[in-house]
This record gives sequence, C-alpha cells and structure tokens, in this order.
Amino acid sequence: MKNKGMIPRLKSIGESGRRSQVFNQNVKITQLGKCGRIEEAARIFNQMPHRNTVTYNSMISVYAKNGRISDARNLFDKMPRKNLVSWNTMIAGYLHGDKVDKARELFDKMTQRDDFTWTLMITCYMRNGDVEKARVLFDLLPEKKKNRACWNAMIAGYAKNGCFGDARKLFDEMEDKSIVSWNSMLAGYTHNGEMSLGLRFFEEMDERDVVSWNLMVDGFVEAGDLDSAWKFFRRTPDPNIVSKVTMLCGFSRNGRITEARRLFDEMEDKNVVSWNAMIAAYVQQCQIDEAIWLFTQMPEKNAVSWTTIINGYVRVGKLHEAEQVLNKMPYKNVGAQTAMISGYIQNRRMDEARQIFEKIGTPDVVCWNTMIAGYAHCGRVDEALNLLKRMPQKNIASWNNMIFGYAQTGQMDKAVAVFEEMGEKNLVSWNTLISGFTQNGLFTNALTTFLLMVQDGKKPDQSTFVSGLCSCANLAALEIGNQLHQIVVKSGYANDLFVSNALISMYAKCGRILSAEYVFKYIDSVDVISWNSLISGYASNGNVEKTVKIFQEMTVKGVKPDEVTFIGVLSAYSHSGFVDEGLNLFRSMTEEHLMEPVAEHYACMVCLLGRAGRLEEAFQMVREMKIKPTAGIWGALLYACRVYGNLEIGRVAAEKLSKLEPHKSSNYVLLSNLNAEAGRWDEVESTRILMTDRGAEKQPGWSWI
DNA sequence: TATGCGTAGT
Repeated sequence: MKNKGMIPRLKSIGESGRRSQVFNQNVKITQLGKCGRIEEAARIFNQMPHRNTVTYNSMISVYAKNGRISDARNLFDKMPRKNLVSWNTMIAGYLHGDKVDKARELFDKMTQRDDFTWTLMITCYMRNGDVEKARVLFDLLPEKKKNRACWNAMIAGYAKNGCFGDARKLFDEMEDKSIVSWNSMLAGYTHNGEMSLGLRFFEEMDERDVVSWNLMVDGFVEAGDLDSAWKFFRRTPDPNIVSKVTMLCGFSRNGRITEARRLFDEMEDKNVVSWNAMIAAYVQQCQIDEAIWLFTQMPEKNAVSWTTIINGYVRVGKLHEAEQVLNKMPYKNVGAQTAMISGYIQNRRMDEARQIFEKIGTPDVVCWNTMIAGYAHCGRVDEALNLLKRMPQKNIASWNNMIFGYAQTGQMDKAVAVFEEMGEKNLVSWNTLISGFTQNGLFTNALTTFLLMVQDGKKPDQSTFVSGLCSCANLAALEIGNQLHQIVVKSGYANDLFVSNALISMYAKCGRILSAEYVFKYIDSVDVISWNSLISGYASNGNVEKTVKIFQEMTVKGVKPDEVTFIGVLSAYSHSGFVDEGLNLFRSMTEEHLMEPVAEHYACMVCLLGRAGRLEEAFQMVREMKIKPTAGIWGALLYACRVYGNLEIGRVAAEKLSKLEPHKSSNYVLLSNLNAEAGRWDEVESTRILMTDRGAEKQPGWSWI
C-alpha cells in the first residue's frame, strides 16, 4: 500500500493528508472484504486512528456480505454519525442474510429513504416469496424515485417467483429497458425449469451479454441436459469465470469429474468460488484426499471452503477429522457448525449434535431444521416437537420434518394433525404425508391424499408417483394404477427409473404380466430394483413359474441378486409349497452368494417348512438362526402350528409373540384357536383373560371359534 | 472509498 509506514509524516501534512489516509484505508477494507479476507479488513478498521462514516459503512458491508450479520449490526449501532447509506447498507445486510423482518424494522424507522432503500426492501420481499408486499411498496413508491433498478427488481422478483404474467406485464410497460431487465425475465424462465420458454425468449432478445448466456447454460444444467448446456457454453462469445464455474458444476453434478477438472485446470482467472466448486466436486465424489489437497493449495479460503471440507469429512464418516477442521476454522459460522451437527446426526450422536446446537444460540432456521430432522430420523419425535415449538421462526421445512418424524414412527394421525396445522404447504409436505401413508400400509389414504394434492394444484413428482403406484400395487387397484401411468407419461416421468420400477411392481402385483414386462423392456438401463419389482410382483401374485423364470433370466444376464431378490423368490416357493427348491435356494444364497440371511428370509423359510407340515425343522431353524427371531418369524411358526394342530411348538411361539407384540390380538386368537381344536377349553379361557389384561383389542374380522 | 436490479461455490 502506498502510504504504509508514513503515518508520522502524513500527520505533519495535516488535514488533507489525514483525509487521504482514511480514504485509502477505506478502499482497502472494501477490497479485502470482496475477497473474503474479513479478519484483515477488521484489523485495519480497528487500528485506524481516524474513521469517517464511509469507514463504518464499508466495514458494515464487509461483515454483512460475509454472513456476519450480528457483527455488522453491532457496528451499525455504535457508529457515531449514520447517514442514509449506513441505513441502506444495514438493510442490504439483512437482505443477504434473509432477515426480512429485521430489514422492515429498519425501513420503518428511517426518516428519509432514497431509491436504494426502496429497491432493497422490494428485493427483500421478493426473495422471501412475498410478491404482494413487494408490489405494495412498488405502488407506494413516488414516481420520481422509480428508477430502472426498482423496475428491474420487480420484474426479476415476479419472474423468480414464477409469476411470468406479472413480470411480462411490467417488462412490456417499462420504457427504458436495460440488459438487466431482459436478463431478469430470462432468469425467471431458466430458474423455474421453463427451458422451452426461456429458449424462445433468449432468441427474441434485443441484446445479450455474458449473463444471458450463463443463464441458459445454468438452466440446461439444472434440467439435466448437459449436451445443450455444453453447446451454449461453447457458443458463449466471451465466457467469464461465472460461465466456467457453471459448466464445471454441471459436469460435477453428473459425475463427470475429469471434465470438470479439465475446465478448472484451464481456468486462468481462478477465484475463491471456482476453487470451492472444484473442491465440492471432489467432495461429491467422496474423493476427500483430492479435495483436501486442493484446499491446502488454494490461495484464499472463505467460510464456504471450510464448510465444504467439513461436509466432505462428514460424508466419508470421518467425524474426528471434521471436528479438527471446525476447530481450526478462524471464524466458525453457523453453516460450518450445522455441517458438523449433520455429521453427528448421521452417526446417531444426537447429544453431541445438541451440544453444538445449544452453543450456537442464534436463531438460524437451517440449523434448527437440521436438529428437528435429526430427532425425527431417529424416531425421537417428542424432542423434535419440543424444538419445533421453541423455534423462533419456522418455515415449511420445519413442519415437513415433523410430519416425517410422525410418519417414521407410525403415528399417521399426528402427522395429519401437523399437516393440517401448518399454513402453506409445498410439494415435500404432500409427498412426506403420502409416502408416510404408503409406508404404514394405509394405501387408500395415500391415494386419497394424492388426489387432494392434485386438486390443490401441485404437480406430482417422482416421489409422489412412486408412493401412489406402490399403494395401487398393494391394493391391486389396477384401474387407478392405469390412470396414474397416464399421468406419469404426461408429466414426463416415463423415463424415470424409480417411477418405472414402481410401475413394474404395480402391474406385476395386479397380475398384468405383459404390462409389467412392457415397462421393463422400455427402461434404458434396468437396475437390480427393476428385476426385484418383477420378481416380487409375480411372487406376491402366486406365480411361481414366472418368478423363477425371471430370476433365472436375471442370473443369466449377470445381474447380482440382492437380499430383496431372494425374499421374492423364497416367498414364491413358500406360497406354492416348493419346499426342496426353497431349501436349495436358501442354501445357495448363504453358500454361493455369501449372503447373510435377514429376518424376512427366515420368515419365508419358516413359512415354507411350516406349510409343508415340517414344523420340527422350522422350529429348529428358528432356534439355530444367528439373528434374534422377529414377530414375523414367530407368527409364521404359530400360524403353521395352528394349521397342523401342533400345540407344543405353538405355545412356545405364542409365548414369544405375546412378549414381542403384547397388544396384537391376532396372536392370542391363533393360540386360542389352537387350544380350542385340541379341546383345551381352560386354556382358551386363560388366553382370553391374558389378552384383555394386556389390552389387546380384538380386531374386527377375527372370530373366536 | 460505502448501499440497490440479472449469472457461479456449502
């Protein structure tokens, strides 16, 4: 710096020299802030013998733009002489930190406002999705303060929020459009996945700059159309660093790390964002060593760089290393700490997650939601609810997490209550509820909710279709399944692997072999789940020949069967009484495929042996198995005992069952029936008393003989 | 030299 070490001499020069000293240091603070070197900026600020209002404004801006909003506010509160820019800068800080209420508070306190102030507040509302409040401000704004920036903020806000009509109306009304106005419209299309509209608009544009091209590249990347993205990238007249990073991320998101790296290596103008993008690409691929290497090589690190590395270690399960990085991080922001919290949560270390969470103390919505989701995922719904209640500002995701928690723990009534209590719902809210119903076997509710969602104007996505089709499969509701298939095709999900697999399963379980195979045939690249869907579908339908045929085809094609495959085939054998085939397959599963059987496999085997009356063998298998027998296994055994009138083994099974499922009445009914058939009426009576004592309500449809 | 509208990184 020019004046470094010259303070004594400058002092003697007097007032003008001091002013230029302050001027230069103000510039330096801003420059350092722009490349994320906040500590250095703060050091200069603190060491300055004289500061003016611009000095304070610069420092406030540096803090605010780097996510340190409370530091910004502290400075704002204690600065001696605020001007209009100070207020605007502070509002801008709240805008970047998504704190609309705080921004509005300042806005209302201001005695004087300029065009910056209004534009900032409008942008604030628009970013928050509050289109109406933004419009109110725009209409209140005096004509002479309505400059291009305000108009552009309105157009961009409308477009981003998907209100293309309103955006277009203002756009057409606007007299002196700038390139920003055009790009604002274009961004509306590209950010909302409307690429055909976007393309048409792009072609009609009067003028284009590099931002217009970048928007197109980004839109295609988002749409998963990497070929078009690359085409536009190559055609961009003078690609800048943003163009390159956008394309790099496109490659990275599609797992094309080599091409991403090539782009990075060819970049002559790397900045902290391009470094972070490349590091994130390796983190995405779980190539943590390469990520770390780049991290050590990069000239400037910011909070995002640190957070990415912490996330990287979390992804590969190296929590200790993540902790160390967090400890070394110079200024620990909420994002980095939230990354660490997620790490603990993923490893079920809820107490440690909670510790960091309590330490942060700031009302950061993402952080709160991470904690709530954590409790929900491990079934600790009470704690999740507790946090939700205490949460200062909830968003839709907070409620969605709660719905998920209840769905996970089978409390669908409470999930519905939360769903009804929350205000605005998004696609995730609906999907969580629908998949909750499906996973809890409430298939009719799932389909009804699907219908309500469509009536509410929400477009079903992959998750909705999978849940819906799965429900149809379980209800054997072919007609609804057919209708869903039509919507799938119309919505452009016909090529989605997950949806296709659900379709296969639906058709197979509804007994439509040809339709299932038709969907299967038209999948670009089937996976093991596609095969399993066919196999399990035919198995549940009792079609053992078809099940085995598909299984053999799968093996011939070299696809490795997994646990689910064997469950499917074994259950087909068990339903059809193919005992030897089942025993052979079970043996080959453990001996040839070296697979450790899980509870479902054993349940199939017990069922298989039990149905054939080979109760002793079944019982022996249960006693010798390596895992703890589940209720499903004892239930299968008890059922077989009931069929073959084996009181001895049946009692053992019933005793185990009554401990595992004390409230399930069907277990007592089976034992009671068994006793009744053996003429043990005293036992029948005592079973009935036991059942009442344990609060097992008799289900309708079961009868006492 | 400090604040607003359109593009990239957790």
